[in-house]
Amino acid sequence: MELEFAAAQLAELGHSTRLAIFRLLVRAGRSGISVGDIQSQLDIPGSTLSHHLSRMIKVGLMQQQRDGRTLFCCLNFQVVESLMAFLVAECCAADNPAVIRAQPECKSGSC
Amino acid sequence: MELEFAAAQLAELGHSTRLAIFRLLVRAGRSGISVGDIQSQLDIPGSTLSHHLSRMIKVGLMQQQRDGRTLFCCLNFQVVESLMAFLVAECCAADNPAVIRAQPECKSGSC
DNA sequence: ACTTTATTTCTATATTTGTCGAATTAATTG
DNA sequence: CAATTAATTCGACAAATATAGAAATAAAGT
Repeated sequence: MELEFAAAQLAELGHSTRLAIFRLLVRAGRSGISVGDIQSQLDIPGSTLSHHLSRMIKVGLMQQQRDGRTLFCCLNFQVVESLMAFLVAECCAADNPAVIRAQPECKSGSC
Repeated sequence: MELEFAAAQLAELGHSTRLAIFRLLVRAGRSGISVGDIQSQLDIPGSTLSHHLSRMIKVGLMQQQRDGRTLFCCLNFQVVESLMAFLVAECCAADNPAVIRAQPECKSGSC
């Protein structure tokens, strides 16, 4: 079931607007960034942004914390790290049968 | 425009069936794995599998090479590596303002 | 209380996606 | 060349997604 979870999180990153949000969140660090700041940086309607944020929250990638009128968005760094760890461990680990290395070409017999 | 490209690739990984395919491809290494082998391991209809494969090919994650009657699928390792590099460089690089480290909790002021 | 600012929820709509049976194409074998 | 095996393309449909205006909620300032 962990694969399903990872897939759900990757799907959220797999949208240009949300990946842009993700990037802003990473750069904002643990102090977070307000919804308004994200909106002004990405220049999209609030309702659209809200929709994307709620999706990212739903899969645990980030969370929100209100401070007065403004809502701060903060990446769940440990969740992101788990996702990266999954990709590396399940898929790209150096001790896996097939290590991902830059390979100019597959061997002639196959690809 | 690189973000759009990365998002498109992540979107393809963001589906449980395709992530399972991706995992098989990584483990198959550069010798690849046949469509039939993928199908029998995942136990899904051929047309469904074919649909997912074509999507992954479309964004450059993998390619196919025919050998007689069987088609071998091979991950484009350099493409995958580029994607990982993008995630690390643009989003999670250790020299970025915010490094991704396992953080038990955000500081009290925000999240 | 009213207004402003910040953001969400509601609602509608267009588009994309996922699924899979049936028909088709490709290659090998008898 | 008919039959078999391998895989794709076609076609149809249900479900999920993306977008965004309008209305609602939340908090603060006047």
